[in-house]
Amino acid sequence: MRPKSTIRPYHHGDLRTALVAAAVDAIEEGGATAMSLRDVARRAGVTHTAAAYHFGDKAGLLAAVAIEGYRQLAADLLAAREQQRSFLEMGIAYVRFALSQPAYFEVMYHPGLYDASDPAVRDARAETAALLYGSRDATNEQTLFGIAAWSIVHGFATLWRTGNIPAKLGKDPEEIARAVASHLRVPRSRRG
Amino acid sequence: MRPKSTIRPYHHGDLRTALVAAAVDAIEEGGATAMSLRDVARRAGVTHTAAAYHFGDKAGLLAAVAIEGYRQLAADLLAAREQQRSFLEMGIAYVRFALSQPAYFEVMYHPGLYDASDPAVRDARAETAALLYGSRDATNEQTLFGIAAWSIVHGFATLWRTGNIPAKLGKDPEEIARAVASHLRVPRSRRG
DNA sequence: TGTACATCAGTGAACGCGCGTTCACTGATGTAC
DNA sequence: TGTACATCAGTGAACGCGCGTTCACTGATGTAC
Repeated sequence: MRPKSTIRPYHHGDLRTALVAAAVDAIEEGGATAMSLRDVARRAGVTHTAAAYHFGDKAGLLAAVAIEGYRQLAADLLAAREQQRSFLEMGIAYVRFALSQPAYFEVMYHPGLYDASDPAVRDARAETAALLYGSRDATNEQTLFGIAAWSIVHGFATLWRTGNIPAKLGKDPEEIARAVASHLRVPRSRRG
Repeated sequence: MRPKSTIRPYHHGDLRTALVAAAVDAIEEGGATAMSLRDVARRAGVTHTAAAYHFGDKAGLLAAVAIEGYRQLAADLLAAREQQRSFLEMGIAYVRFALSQPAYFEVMYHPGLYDASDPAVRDARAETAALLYGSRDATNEQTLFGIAAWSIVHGFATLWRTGNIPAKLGKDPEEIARAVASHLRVPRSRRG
């Protein structure tokens, strides 16, 4: 009946997933700084020791949040690439993710909140990186262009989030992001 | 003898400044998350109530850190512009600031740590913004290019800090930043 | 110049709070025979 | 198929800790006269 997976539902069903979701809610409300294991457990309706049981400690829970964030971002980028076949639209999908999933974004790019050298974290991050700047066998020039593209959309999303984009440019971040990204010199091979 | 200023040294001399410096040290060691008023006061050699007296609360101290960060960044950018007259070198100065002053950088771009609508914060931020994308009377196109440039160096600095730049590109972030920034299409009017 | 008073810049003790950690436990699920 | 046991997935109470806040205070500096 139940699909065999590494996460075996016992009492709760799938507490691990529920705790990550609760953590995302908590971070959206109060920031990753203010998140606590006790609060997250409360949101999921279990005792805080249950949360500690699954993740060890707060850093472990945040690592799980980061992993899930990288996975969702990779899925979004892949969908954008397959649907529109345009490199620009992958960048816009990146901005959309950053602004619609601020909790994931905050944790993913906040070094020090969790152990970034954790193999599972590295794997999830590498999956996203491969989509953004190509796999290991890409030339340095290809990689540099990918990083330039990643940098510009990442930077733009951050500046938007921190209120550094002047109001006179409008209210639609995606539209402004397109105008900003158009300043990037895209090689022929990457054009849509 | 003593210059008249809004910060009047009493017992300590200039405790306010000393507390901001101590906060920067604390943030470099443990992140803005872990910083506490008590720890900062301890570092400055005063009681924690003295810190509360000057800044009200933790958010007030972090706002002071952010303001000082924006001021120092603006000074660095201005110096780069005046010395080298090259727009690219302003971008490299930005990356250099981000990587050499991680505590300021972390606080400045971490919305939610402090009250970003505080007038003093807004002023300090506007000073930096004016250098990066021009004053209020710039055309939208000029502003958009400035934001593109700011985005790419900001994004690159963040990706470097979070370990997202592959090792095969080398060890010198400034050098890689130049290669990355070269993918930006710079208008004639902004060339060095 | 002296004096009295107001204000500023801190001290130090006390408090209640939420936190993460520990530990003995229980009840549900899985497994060997 | 049944039974005994091992393991997994939690509970609930207790703890010590650092935190921010409050409050009465003190000592240094500034100011009015």
